[in-house]
This record gives sequence, C-alpha cells and structure tokens, in this order.
Amino acid sequence: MAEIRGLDAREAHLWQAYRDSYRELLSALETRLLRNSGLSGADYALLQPLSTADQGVLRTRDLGRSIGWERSRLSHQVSRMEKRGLVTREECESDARGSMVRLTDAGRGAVEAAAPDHVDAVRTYLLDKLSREEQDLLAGLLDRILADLPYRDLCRPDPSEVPYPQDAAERAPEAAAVGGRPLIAQ
Amino acid sequence: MAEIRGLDAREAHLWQAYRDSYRELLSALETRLLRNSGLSGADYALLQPLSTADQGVLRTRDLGRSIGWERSRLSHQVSRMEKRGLVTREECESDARGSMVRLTDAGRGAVEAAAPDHVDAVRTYLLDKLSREEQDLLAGLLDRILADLPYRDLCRPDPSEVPYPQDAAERAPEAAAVGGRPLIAQ
DNA sequence: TTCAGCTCGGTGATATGTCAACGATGGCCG
DNA sequence: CGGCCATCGTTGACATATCACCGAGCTGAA
Repeated sequence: MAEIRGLDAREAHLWQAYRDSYRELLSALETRLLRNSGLSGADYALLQPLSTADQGVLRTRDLGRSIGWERSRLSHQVSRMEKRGLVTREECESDARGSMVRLTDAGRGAVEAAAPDHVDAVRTYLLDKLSREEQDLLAGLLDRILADLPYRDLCRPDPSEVPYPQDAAERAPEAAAVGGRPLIAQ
Repeated sequence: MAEIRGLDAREAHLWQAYRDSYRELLSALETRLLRNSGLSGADYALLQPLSTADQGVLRTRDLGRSIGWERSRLSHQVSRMEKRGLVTREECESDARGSMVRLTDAGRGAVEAAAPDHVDAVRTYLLDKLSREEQDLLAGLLDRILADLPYRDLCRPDPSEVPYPQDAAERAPEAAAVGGRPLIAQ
C-alpha cells in the first residue's frame, strides 16, 4: 500500500484559508443581506436568477441547476417563499412532469431593493480586495479546481459552449446597469 | 445617492466560480468521507483537532474557535457525537464555567481510519490541481480576502503572532507524517 | 404499442444549524 | 468585599437541509 503523506503546514494552510475565507465571506454577506432586506441568502439565490430571466419565470429544474441545488431542497425553499408571496408555482406547458417558478411583483420588489447593497457588499468584501489581474488569476485557479470535480448531477453550462472570461462585456451586457437603473447582479 | 454598478460578466464569473468551486469541492469531499468512514464532515471537523491535541482533549471554547463554529452548534454536535461514543465531555478544572471534550478510543480509531483517504481526497481535488507556486498564490489571495472581514466573534490566532506561510515546515512539523505513521491532517 | 428505465417534482421523517434565552461563573473596579 | 458586566456552555424552539421514497410523465427500443 502506498505511503500516504499528511499535509505539510503550507498545504494545510491553503486548505484552511480556503474554507475559512469562504465561511467568513458568506457569513458576512448573509448577515448584511438579511439585515438590510429581510432576505436570506437562500432567498436571494433563487430570486436573482428569476429576476433576470425572461418574464421572471424559470423551470424549476433549470433554476435548480443554475444555483447548484438539489431538487428537494429547492422544492422546500420554493414552498416557503410561496407562502411569503415572493414566488408562485405554475405548471410547465412543454413537459407535464415539470413545474415553473414565477417571480411575483413583491418578489421582484424585494430583490431589486436588496440588490444594490448586496452587490456593494460583494465588491467590498471580495472584489475590491484584489486588483483586476488578481481577480482574473483567482477566477482561473478556481475554474481549474471546479473543472473536473466529480459532479453530482448539477449541469453548469458546458464551458466549450460558453467560452468565458475573455471579452466578458459583450457576452452578458445585461449584467451591467441598463438605462441608468441598477440591475440585479450576483 | 451614489450610482451602484452591477457586476460585469468578468466579476460575476469570479464570484460564481468562488461559490461553485467551494460548494462542489466540499460536496465531493464529504460524500467520499462519509462513504469511506461513516463520518460526516462535521464529525471530522471536530475529531481532527482533537486527534492532534495533547491527550486528545480540548476545551470546548478552543475547539470551537479552531474550527470557526459558534457555541450552540458545537454543543449540539458534541452531544450527538457523545451518544455515538466518539467523544466524552469533562469538566474544566481551571475554569468552572468551561467544559472539555475528550476523544474516546473509538473516536481516535475513527479519525485515524478516515484520515488517509480524506487527505488523499484533499490532494486529488484541490492541491494536485495547482503547482506549488499557484498554491501559494491562491493562499495569499484567500488570506487577503479573509484578512479584514467583519468577524463575528470567532478568534483565529492573530496573524501578527503567527506569521504564517513563510518557513512553514518548522512551524507545524507535527502535520507531516511522523515515525512513518500517517498523521491526521486536514 | 408496450414496457422498462429514466427524469421531474414533491413529500414526510429525520438530521443539522440557528436563535434567544438561561444559569453559572470569572474578572474588574469601586 | 460587593456589584456589574463579560464569558462559557447548554437548552428548547424554530428554520433549514438531507434522505428515502413516491407518483406522474417522458423516451426509446423491442
């Protein structure tokens, strides 16, 4: 049997920094989000893709994939948000198994109210800490880590179909402010 | 009021890569850990510091700080693990408010059985994806992100007291294999 | 067509995490 | 000393996540 090396201090430090930074960053963001808008991180995670989707509607399956959630978790979360009037469920016309989730006016109001400060928080806690070059460097490393992890089912768009960072601006112009109105972006 | 810019595609990509890579990495690690050892990520998180602590005992407060958990969560988790015979609680002699958590023989057996494969998984999914230089680069960026986040209470060792990455090897020699026996490292 | 095998979404039981509050103690300062 | 405030750990109620399972509908090959 092969000798298995423990992690040396340098390696252990990276691994711990990875977990700690994520945990603390998320904790900071969610605390601030909840205080400023009454939305939890889970609420925002669902509302954000819906708010940029055509008509504010997405098929449940696609919503789940876009945020990397399993069905059961998503279904429970949608149920809770439905009770609060943030979203509604609809039938899926093209596939009778499926269902659609639609943003209500209240739901749209909530995300749009929450988004500016949340985006500002992401800038403050993450983006502003790094130069542009460092941002791209970090994204590259993370992409590589993500690239061949043993996926569950969860399909992100195939990278070959969505060649990413280069020339970002024209790929998703809707992510920038349009007509002077700050858009929902996360 | 200041204009708030949404995230452009480049920025949004970094932010998403950060969350996705973390979520998928952790999911992969925990699935594999649970399958191979019957320990959850939470179990391992507690057992690992205990296994390297002197006598296999830590004050609850210190254990909590070392893994960044709040007291309540830790207390519940310790209760569950106590029922399973992995740890025991003891009184704290030096401070009557406190309590100690002690690894049982079964607990030590469980971590030591789990560790080699878990460490291998961390290598496979994270460390091996990056060159040594990239590892240090990534650690540096993550440290910077973590550095001035609005902490909850959670005290990590003050960076000024524990000057990290440089000359890592001698700071924590116990993290490497000692006497040929693979040590618990995460 | 028919059926096996898959996808999709939902459900209830259970596991886990969070929150607010408590009792007990320690430490500080008058 | 005595009073005040902080820390420590726990608890129970609640919120959220996971797990195993179901029923319905799609799909493709026999």
